[in-house]
Amino acid sequence: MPPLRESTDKLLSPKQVAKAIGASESSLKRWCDQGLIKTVKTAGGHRRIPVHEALRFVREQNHAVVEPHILSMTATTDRKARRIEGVAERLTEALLSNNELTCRAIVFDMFLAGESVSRIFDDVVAAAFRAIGDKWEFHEAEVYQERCSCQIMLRLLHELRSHQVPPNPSCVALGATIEGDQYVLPGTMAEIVLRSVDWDARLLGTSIPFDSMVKAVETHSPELFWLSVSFIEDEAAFIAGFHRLSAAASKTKTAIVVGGRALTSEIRTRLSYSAFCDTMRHLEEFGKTMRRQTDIASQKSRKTRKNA
Amino acid sequence: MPPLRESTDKLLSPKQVAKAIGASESSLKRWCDQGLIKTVKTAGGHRRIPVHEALRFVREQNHAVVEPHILSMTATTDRKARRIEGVAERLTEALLSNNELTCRAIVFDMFLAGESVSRIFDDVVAAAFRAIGDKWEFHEAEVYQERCSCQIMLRLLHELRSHQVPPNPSCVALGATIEGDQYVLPGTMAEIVLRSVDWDARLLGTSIPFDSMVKAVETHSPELFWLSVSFIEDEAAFIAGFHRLSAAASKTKTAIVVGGRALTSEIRTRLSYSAFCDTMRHLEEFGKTMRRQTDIASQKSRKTRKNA
DNA sequence: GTCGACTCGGGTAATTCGGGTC
DNA sequence: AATGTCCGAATTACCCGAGTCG
Repeated sequence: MPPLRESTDKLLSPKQVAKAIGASESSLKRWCDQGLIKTVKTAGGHRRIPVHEALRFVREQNHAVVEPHILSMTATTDRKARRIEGVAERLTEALLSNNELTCRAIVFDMFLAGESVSRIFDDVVAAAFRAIGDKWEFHEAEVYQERCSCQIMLRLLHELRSHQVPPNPSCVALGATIEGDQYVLPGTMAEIVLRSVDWDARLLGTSIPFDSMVKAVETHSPELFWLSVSFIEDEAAFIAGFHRLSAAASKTKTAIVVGGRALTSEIRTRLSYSAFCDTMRHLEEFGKTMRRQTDIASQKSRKTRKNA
Repeated sequence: MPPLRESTDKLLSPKQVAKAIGASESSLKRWCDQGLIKTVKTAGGHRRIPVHEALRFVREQNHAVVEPHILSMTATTDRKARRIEGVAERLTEALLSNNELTCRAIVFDMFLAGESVSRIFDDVVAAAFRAIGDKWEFHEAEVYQERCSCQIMLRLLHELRSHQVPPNPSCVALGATIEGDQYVLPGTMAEIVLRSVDWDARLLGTSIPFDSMVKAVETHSPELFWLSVSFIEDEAAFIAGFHRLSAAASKTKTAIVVGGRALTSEIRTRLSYSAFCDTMRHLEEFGKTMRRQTDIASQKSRKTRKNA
């Protein structure tokens, strides 16, 4: 039985998409028929295109977008804006001046231009927040500005997430930050990165006690569990808690991935995990690789079942 | 409005099914008349579609499902269901079982039915989280479930916010939670409530030191500053900090509004503020009233300027 | 029985289909 | 090879007065 294709995404007609990306209707139909754009069909045989599919096509083909609002995007159609150089600085500036629209344009421009979310996060978002942190240290930025920037970015991340292709529900990843660690952005970015490589990734939340993570792992048996560690209150407690999590994860065959600036190499030597990710790019790579392996494994088990 | 709550057969109206699969009502009627969808008829000749029929149609036609929840829930848009009773319980259940789509259905059905956001927040969202808190106390819910529920709700709140009409930029309200208070939901709900009555409300963030709030007030001179207090670490420090904030606010003629479950009446007697809000409804009322006054004031000043 | 929201049927305008051609 | 335009037939979306539902 074919899986029920569920999403809360809007459906667009070929004409709407054609207008949005500035192409003719027949080109669009051809692309649909070639499979470049996946479509669903009405009972009468008309094509309908989910927004996330249109976005995926634009990103993959590096296609221009003439009218972003049709795809519920705000962006400048200016291609200059898509270059990486200077973007982090512009984002820093826009965040500190509380200019949400500019922030949106910067992030979505890159997204539409086909930049991977991991690259956007590493080279632009993380860079901007590092810059804000530096400014704060030199008393050039206020705490409230940093917090407000986080609010803006979190809203943007949620919006980005809502435009990703709905993940394959068969491959679950759970994530969390440890008790006392309130940094929600890295965890959320990790979630989005994993979703971009077709994991059903869900951030449980911030400041979660290890024992509750253990419960979550036992309950959901995820393929993967990621831990974003931006702040460690009590090192000994952290290491002890991590071992309990590891033990639970090995029972459910859950891979553990860690990352975050609080994980010094010195601490890492005392932990055991499946992978340590310095950057979102690393996480993306690991996620991809592991998905391939689980796919192969599930194919094999299917074959075994057939033979049986 | 349609059907049937107690029947064992879940029957949907053409409108509901149309919305669920993202097609127009007339298309649905046509498909029914063509026999693609079997219908039951009421005495008056209205079409009623059993859920299993809708699902069969979706599968056979490989049609998209835009709003999956409609096909998995009975008559959510039923007038009866719009009543508050039971909704909070259903939301609690949906949150704990990590069923984001159902949560979305509950909140958005009320919103689209014209319910005020303050009512949705007071009677449904807050109630659900109280229930989750109670369950946690009795060890019937895990910490991670509560945190995960917050994640889901925060995404929903952001989506709700993005559907609000852009606020009048002339009337700025800033909000925050105090240092150590990590509860982001109440502050975010307050933001949305104020935006619903045309304030340009912006939550600066959680866990913001009073001195940074003072800076924010001095920099932006907001008409209003709200403080959501769910947790107080150090009472003396809180009261001292609040006085500093008050002093800054009086200089910029900023009204201070406080709320939150940590503000006992005993603590409140030691604070001075423009308003204390028990509920989001109170906040909405206060916001409305104050908007009227500032509108009048700005009219007067415009007149004065004209006369000058 | 009133009432507001919904649905009916049917007509019309706009879109989309597939295919052929430039 | 790829794109844009044109076509008649079919499909879909929008509209409205009268009737139905809860």
